[in-house]
Amino acid sequence: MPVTVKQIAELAGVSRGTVDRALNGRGNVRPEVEKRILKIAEEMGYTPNRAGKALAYQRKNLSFGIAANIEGNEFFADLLRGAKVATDEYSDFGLTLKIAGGRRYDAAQQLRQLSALQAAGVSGIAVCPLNLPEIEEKINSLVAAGIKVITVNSDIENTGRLCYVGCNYYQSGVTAGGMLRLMRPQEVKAGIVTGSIRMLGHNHRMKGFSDMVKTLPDSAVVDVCESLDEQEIAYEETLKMLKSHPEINTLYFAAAGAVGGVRAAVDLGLSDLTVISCDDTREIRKMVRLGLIQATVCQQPYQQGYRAVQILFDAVVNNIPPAQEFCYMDNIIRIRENL
Amino acid sequence: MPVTVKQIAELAGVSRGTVDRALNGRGNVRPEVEKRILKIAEEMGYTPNRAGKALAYQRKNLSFGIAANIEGNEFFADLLRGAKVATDEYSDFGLTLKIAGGRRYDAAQQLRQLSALQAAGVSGIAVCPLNLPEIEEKINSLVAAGIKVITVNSDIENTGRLCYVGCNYYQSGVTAGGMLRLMRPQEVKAGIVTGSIRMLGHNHRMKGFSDMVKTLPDSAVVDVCESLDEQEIAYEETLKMLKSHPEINTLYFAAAGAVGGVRAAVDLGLSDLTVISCDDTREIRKMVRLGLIQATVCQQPYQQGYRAVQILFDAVVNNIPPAQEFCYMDNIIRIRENL
DNA sequence: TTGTAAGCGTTATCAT
DNA sequence: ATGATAACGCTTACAA
Repeated sequence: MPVTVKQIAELAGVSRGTVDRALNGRGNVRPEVEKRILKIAEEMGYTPNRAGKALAYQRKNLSFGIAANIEGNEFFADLLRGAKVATDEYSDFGLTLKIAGGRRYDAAQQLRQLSALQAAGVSGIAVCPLNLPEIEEKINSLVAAGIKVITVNSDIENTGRLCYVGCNYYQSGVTAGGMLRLMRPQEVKAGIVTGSIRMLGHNHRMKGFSDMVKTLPDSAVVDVCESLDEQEIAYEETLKMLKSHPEINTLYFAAAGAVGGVRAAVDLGLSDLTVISCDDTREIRKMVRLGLIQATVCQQPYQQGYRAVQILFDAVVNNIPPAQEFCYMDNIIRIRENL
Repeated sequence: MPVTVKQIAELAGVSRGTVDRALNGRGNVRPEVEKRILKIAEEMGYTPNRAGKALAYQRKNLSFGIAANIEGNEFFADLLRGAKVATDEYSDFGLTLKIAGGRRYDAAQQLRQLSALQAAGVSGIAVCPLNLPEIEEKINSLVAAGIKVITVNSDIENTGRLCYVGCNYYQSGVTAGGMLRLMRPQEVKAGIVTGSIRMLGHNHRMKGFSDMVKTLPDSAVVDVCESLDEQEIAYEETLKMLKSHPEINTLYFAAAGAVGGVRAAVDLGLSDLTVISCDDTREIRKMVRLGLIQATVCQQPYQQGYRAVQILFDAVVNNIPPAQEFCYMDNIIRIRENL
């Protein structure tokens, strides 16, 4: 029952080729003819048939790229799984995924990754960008070259990236604070262990958490320290913080570092401590089961990868831009019972 | 790069038609030829191309049916939305969805719905079954007629249904109990408002919740009452329960009824009451925002509908049975901050 | 500028 | 039992 190019061609009294050119703005169509075709398509509610498109796409070499520091990172492994599943769902278009992943945060490396993807001829890129001017510039040059770019998990401003897919960091922090409201409704003295104060997302989480703590009676965030996403540093810094603030009764981990940080609390023999963390890596799940962490707020990495590929596909193949500029994941609360 | 029927045909020295017959067990192929073809397909890792299949399927009249008491039910409206979105994603196969929905729980009506779907020629049905022998029998007759059937949101035993898609009720109850563990770690005196003690799912939720409460010191479930999913009845029954058990400090709603039940608590002027409910209808969300409900455990109705159609599609079109017999949704905890 | 025809992979029909 | 062929909807190289 749906309308086809063939039907439009008959109604417009032209060939299928002309209709295709008109509908896809490929040029070489007399303006008045084009107008007529577009009008008919509009009126009849034409939408291209996915299968026909897929079959025709097989002769192209459609591929997307993903650039992130994947190696040895449980979070990105999940994100990648999601991206791969979505890619498989488009395998009838011949879509493939090229992965450019390193280990460290390193601007030069990320620039190389992006260049490599471009050289490989990808039509879309999902990147977890470092927030630096040279990356900004690079992304803009990719966009100028006709590549659709989206950011995942971390965003960067002033670029032509189509949208951001990832955590709503502020709400993540507010949600952690909300659990605190229910578990310890007053006299919260919180210590925060963040990843790096140079990471925007971590800061937004802290802001959300602090804003929430401020609403509780007799409560305050008493100190903040950085783990730099290293468990050993987290251990040392948390130990220092807990020692100098014996009034702390709550720990919030706004990034990686809970493994080391909780060990510090255990070594100090602190028992009446409320601990809230982010994400659900294997180590975190283990500590939730042990009761060392009461709740963890998760950002659905699998879904992030999955949605990223879906959005790129719609943009590249169907020419449909993302519905919103910020595609936020649900912040999922996990406790021992629904881990 | 993927293998096609054409390639297999060439390698086997037969025509594409023969390969198709062999691969799909349509008969009329010499056994030795069939064996050879299957072996080649196996070795080369043949998987049918989705787009080709879709195009060919357009000439059939593929449709699925959904039978549930949808009218005026917010939960099923969400489920239906998910089912429709999934159906749209298969629109290139010409897939359509036929909805058979009534308003009341009524065996005769459900039997009529199922017969109507069968008469309409659907190849798959997702049903939210009443747990009755006549429904059991009807489902088995549908399965015998070659229709793939799955249950959603509620299950029924001793049938040829492919799988169940829906809430893990026991874990839902345990999760509600888990929130309680964090919010009120001891001296819990809980009253439960269930829907109907004849509903299996509600009972499993109660069991999960009770099992959890039993692990808390000095705690117990002191009473249970039924709302029959009617807010007015919920109000009356909850009022009665709270009056006769002034020690109750916790309410758990294992089904619909929170709107009426919470009103009863408010009318009695009870303030130090911990309230946990299920699902997130508009009314529930409102009460969570007002602080009248501390947490609600949700079963993702949209996802249930979406997955149901996906599973039916895989079974009917790709002949791939569901991965597990029980496709459980994640039990999502929602509090004011992540609603 | 426009039309024609082939091709993508699978399935169904009709010959043989 | 098997093969040939057309059909599904879209894209594109090439011819007009």
